[in-house]
Amino acid sequence: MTITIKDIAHKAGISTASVSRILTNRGRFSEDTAQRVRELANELGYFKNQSAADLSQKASRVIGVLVPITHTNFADEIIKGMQHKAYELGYELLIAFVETNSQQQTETVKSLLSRQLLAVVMLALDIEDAVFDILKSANVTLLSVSNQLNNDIPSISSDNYAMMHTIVDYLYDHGHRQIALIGSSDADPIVAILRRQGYIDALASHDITYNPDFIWGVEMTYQTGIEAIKKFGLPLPFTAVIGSADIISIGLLNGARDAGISVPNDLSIVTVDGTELTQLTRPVLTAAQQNFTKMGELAISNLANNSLSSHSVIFTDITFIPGGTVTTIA
Amino acid sequence: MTITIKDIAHKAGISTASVSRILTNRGRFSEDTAQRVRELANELGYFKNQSAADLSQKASRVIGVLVPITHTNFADEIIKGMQHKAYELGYELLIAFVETNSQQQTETVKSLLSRQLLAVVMLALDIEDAVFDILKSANVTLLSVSNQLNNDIPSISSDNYAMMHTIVDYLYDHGHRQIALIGSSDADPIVAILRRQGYIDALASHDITYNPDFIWGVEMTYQTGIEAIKKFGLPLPFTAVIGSADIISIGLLNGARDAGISVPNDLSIVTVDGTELTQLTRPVLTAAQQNFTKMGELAISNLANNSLSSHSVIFTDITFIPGGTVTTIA
DNA sequence: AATAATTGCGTAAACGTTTACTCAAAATAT
DNA sequence: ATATTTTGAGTAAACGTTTACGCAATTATT
Repeated sequence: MTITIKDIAHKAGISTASVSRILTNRGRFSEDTAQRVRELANELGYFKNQSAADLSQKASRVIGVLVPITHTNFADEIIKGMQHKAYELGYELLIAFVETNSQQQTETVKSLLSRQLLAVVMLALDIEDAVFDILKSANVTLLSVSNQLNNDIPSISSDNYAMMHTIVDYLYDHGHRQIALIGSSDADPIVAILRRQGYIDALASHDITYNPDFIWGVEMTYQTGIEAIKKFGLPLPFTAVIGSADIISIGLLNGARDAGISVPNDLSIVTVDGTELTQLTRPVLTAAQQNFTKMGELAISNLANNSLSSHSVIFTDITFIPGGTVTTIA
Repeated sequence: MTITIKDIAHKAGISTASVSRILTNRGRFSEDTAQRVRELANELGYFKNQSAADLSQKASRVIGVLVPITHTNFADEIIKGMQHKAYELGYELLIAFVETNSQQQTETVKSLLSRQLLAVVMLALDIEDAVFDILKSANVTLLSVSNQLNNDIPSISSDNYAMMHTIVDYLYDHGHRQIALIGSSDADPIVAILRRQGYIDALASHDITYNPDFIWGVEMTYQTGIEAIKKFGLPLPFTAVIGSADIISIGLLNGARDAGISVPNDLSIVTVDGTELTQLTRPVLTAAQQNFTKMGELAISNLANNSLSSHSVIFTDITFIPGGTVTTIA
């Protein structure tokens, strides 16, 4: 009992082709009939059957988005940016949350791909090989946002290497010489490698040889921050620490507090990300803020005008937020 | 150049009907041919065209989910629960983030509806009339999760009325008589009404006449918490306060801190929601924790077996987390 | 007024899958 | 050995939309 263009065509005494042309605003038709058809559509409560449309036109305006279900508090901001631009340009977003569980991940991706997609955007996702193979075999445009991947996949992210220079320089200017980096010790995600290298090179540019012990922690979790403080013990061997994600930095802050370390008097903290979370602590976190919304917008607009070559790397700007967790030392 | 079942049928020397039966595991076929077909499908890199399938079978296994884009930190948990159950039962989730902007909201909902959906689930969403009309005219099953709506729409949520009793009783048992409620003052969302009434009735059951001034704040934001403390000024006219969302409670906590009020010594706080956010503060927040994951699971399983009558109200359990923001007073 | 260009709309095929009917062959029952 | 049931698979229509093509009617050009 659903209303189709056939019903509209019948009532209007014209062909389905005309109705289709009018409703999609393509091809030729008179404004008179158009008026009538649009009214009828409204009156009858017509809803386009997008499946039929997708089937008919081989191309689609649907962009699939893979979001890690592990709580990343910035995914929302990226999605917001994408949604905004997608709406503006007439695209549709099909968002799928994926577990870390590989089995379910492949299922989800397969079902995503069974809609014909314009592209698949991966948010802050370190993709598993199995999943990557599926995506590749489906021959769909891929784009990684807020993360850089090795596999020739175009990406939109912050310049993680340069960002660490900004942070280290800032701390150096405030007198800090012993600086730790928490949450980017692992070899795997490219972002970690870039940040680590940026950190090391920035220190070197100030004639400081980095201390390998000062790079610690793999997971981007609250617990990593908490444990980092415990691990180094009192007195802390450094005067400043960089948390590689807001949630880590909050862990560092609370860990310090629990250990009787005063921030920023006894320990300075700079966080990477700069989401709203940084406003919830006391003192408010000093942050290198990533422009997540912008990333989302760029993702859609670049996909829209098809301007991504397989190796494109697009950087968005970083804003340094002074906050209250860095102090100047002698 | 996409692979269809026609290609597979041709290579296997059988009809598309057989291929379809095998791939969907419906109807009759021999295990021999099935084997061959499945291998071919793999080999050729076949992906089902879900649009064609949807068009052919009028029913679908897609459930639309409307999520408010304003950062609610518990939406993730509900989605996680839904995703989990949906995967288990073979359903697909189509998630759409909606802005508060009504114009875009209707667009988004319309495009959601143009896929044939089994149902639309609204997360913590106070739906606009215009949008509700569209949904109603589309004649699709509706379900509200974590929120109760007036319009005959089935819902899955906590028992917000009873929850306030639990909280008030707890505070009363710890000696508190002057208790404020922040963030549920407005008339609009049913949840606010229920919480307010629960709060008033719970106080009454202890022979306390509630003070209308103690119910304050509409928006579920950090700023509401911050401003609440400012509004009441020092000394605070109450010894305990209930924050109607974690983010409000963190505002209350920081607002108190900024005003030199010690929590819990000078002010006790109980928060509603109990997401991970409560772990990030010092002290850790005392919370009436809602079971969001369960809500999500119930949403899907109830839709799956079609057991929702238009007035069903399903409650999930509440867990009281003692935390560290309530103290006993004389 | 004759010719050319444009406009509005209909016809019919196509998109890829599913499924109600058939029907012959194979298996089982009598 | 015949009758009955079961099995495997093919035929063809259907789902709702889009679009290439064609043609008559209208409008513009000379």
